[in-house]
Amino acid sequence: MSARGGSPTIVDVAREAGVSIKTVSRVLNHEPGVHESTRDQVLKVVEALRYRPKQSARSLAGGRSFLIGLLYYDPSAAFVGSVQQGATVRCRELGYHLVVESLHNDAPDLRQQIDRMVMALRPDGMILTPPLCDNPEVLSALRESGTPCVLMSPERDLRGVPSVRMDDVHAAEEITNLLLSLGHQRIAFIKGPADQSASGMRYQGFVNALHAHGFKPDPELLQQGAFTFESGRDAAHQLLSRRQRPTAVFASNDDMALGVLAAAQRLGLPVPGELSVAGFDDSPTAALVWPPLTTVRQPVAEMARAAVEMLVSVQRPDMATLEEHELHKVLPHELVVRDSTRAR
Amino acid sequence: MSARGGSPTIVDVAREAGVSIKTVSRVLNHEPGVHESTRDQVLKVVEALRYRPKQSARSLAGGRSFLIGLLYYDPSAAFVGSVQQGATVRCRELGYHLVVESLHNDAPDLRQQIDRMVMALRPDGMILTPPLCDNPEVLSALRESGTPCVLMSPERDLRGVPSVRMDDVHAAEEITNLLLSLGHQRIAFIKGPADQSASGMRYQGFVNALHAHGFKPDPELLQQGAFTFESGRDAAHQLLSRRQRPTAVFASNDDMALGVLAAAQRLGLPVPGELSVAGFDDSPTAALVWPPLTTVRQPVAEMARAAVEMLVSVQRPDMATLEEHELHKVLPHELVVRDSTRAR
DNA sequence: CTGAAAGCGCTTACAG
DNA sequence: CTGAAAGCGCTTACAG
Repeated sequence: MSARGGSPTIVDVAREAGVSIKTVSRVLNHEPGVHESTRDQVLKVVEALRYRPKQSARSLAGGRSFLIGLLYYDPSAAFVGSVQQGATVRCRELGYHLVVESLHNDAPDLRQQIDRMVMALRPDGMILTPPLCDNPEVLSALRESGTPCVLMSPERDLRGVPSVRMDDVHAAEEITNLLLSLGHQRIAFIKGPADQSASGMRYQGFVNALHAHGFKPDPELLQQGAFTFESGRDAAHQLLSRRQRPTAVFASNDDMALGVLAAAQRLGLPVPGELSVAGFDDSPTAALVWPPLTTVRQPVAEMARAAVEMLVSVQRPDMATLEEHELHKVLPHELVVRDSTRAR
Repeated sequence: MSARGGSPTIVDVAREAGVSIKTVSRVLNHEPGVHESTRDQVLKVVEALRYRPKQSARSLAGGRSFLIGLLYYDPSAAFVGSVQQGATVRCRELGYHLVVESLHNDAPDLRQQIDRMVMALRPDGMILTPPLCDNPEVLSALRESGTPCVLMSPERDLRGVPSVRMDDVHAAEEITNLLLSLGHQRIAFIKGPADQSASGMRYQGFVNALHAHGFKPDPELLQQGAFTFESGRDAAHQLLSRRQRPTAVFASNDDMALGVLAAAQRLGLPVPGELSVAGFDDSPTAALVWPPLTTVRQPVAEMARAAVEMLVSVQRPDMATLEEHELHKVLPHELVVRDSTRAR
């Protein structure tokens, strides 16, 4: 099949199809202006020879690597896993591949690590997950290298830098509204760590909903957490040993909500009988614990798909410049009502 | 810095250093036979120009892509996450990059998907995680393409195909020995699904330990599980409602052990007071639940590092042929004794 | 210890 | 609608 016995090249296809390599290239890249019969003939030979263009040659000649990078910090975070899943699938559909790199957010040679990856691989785009997407050093290194980026749920949107997110504020409002509509009035809130933007947004949503219903947040019912199981458990211990207990706890992520569940159970406080608990994230375990957790599903895989699409579309000259409002996507979330919440 | 204003190329470095590009190439690839002063001079210019060789050019000319592929099925599995973490880190240290691809084990176009990736990217090696590493279609596609593979914890070792694993049998023996040494005699075992090799090996270890102590497995105390939380919970419900309850449960993975914990707590059976529970995997949540779970830590990240190393060393002509016994690595595990087990 | 030449397999202008 | 030429930035033989 191939001249030298290795895998077939574009030259083999061209010879076999009786056309020039340029025409083969045109067909493979879906360029317009190829006669249909020519196209069919080329595709037939491509199929017969099982020819696939070699990425390194395309990349060297064309300046596109068909590689998209995914930079993350905490590999065990469910968020990262879902991003990766959504991104690989969409990449495959679009003929791209995903290169992953795990970076310490505070590594001394962070910039160097990024430079090495970018210079070596020349990825066509980069997806950044928190907290890396909020790290000025990461962003400037990438900007200088001219690598298009999409930020996943960044702390704040940057002018000219594409981002994808969900509406944390609104989702937290919905959860709070649910609890209020179930008749809860003493609703405790466990906040996330100050250095994560989601913390503030979710709290904001909580407060908004209370205000809309004529309530105001009770400082007694506010606890600081750290988005971890333990911090949720500890916060719940505080809240549930008050003289006047809350009837519901809104933990601003699932890990903390699971901690609340554990604390309630240790205190012999039935959920949802005596206490309603709501989380945020719809983590894999949220559906598995007892009782299954009412929470909010983040559309993470969809966000990742959207990120890949933005990166790929940016490659096309005609799409190179998106308007500022097209740059920042907000994807719809979903309230997941399970058994951990009940009318009081 | 560069002739044409883009990023510097090997030509720029050669000109600046007053040598040929071949010499620059030699220095960069750590080839022997370069005068030290020449080497230093080249490295100085490389540093000054911040030159990094372009992977696509190296790949096209040299036939090595410096890419290693990671193929996995279930992205949410903690195992995959740890493999990926270990692999990316080791790849970076060795100048490689990790490309990930998620595949359905029973996808109709599985072979095509693999072909596409291999033909396009020409990865220098591939890491396969269960169950893909036991899928004949995957293995034959990869063999035909000539891509070196390392199997992570495959069902069985294949002649000539490198693999990395831990000793499941022995680890299960150790857990069982621990329970026996704590005075437990009625030890229940929850098996994993038949289609996963770890299931059989862990059960084997359990049986071995019993036999060594003069016991034999009681069919009443054996339950079939599926390595999921729910299956563990259901199995435990069965076991714990028997007229004669077990005093200890060895769930052959952590997810099932967590299910056992949940069941015990719902039945009001204190752990470890009335029931000892042991798992297997040391999953992230194992340490977070109450009580923290006694389990076995799989050296997954280390296994992944070893896999990358085997793949990279195979690139070197002098290392191309490993002996059969060097092909199959078994890495040491670690017994993690926490609070879910107690003397009866 | 060092270098000049050829070539890897594509795409990009440029013609026609 | 199609093609011949040049070139992307490296490494591989091959010389010396």
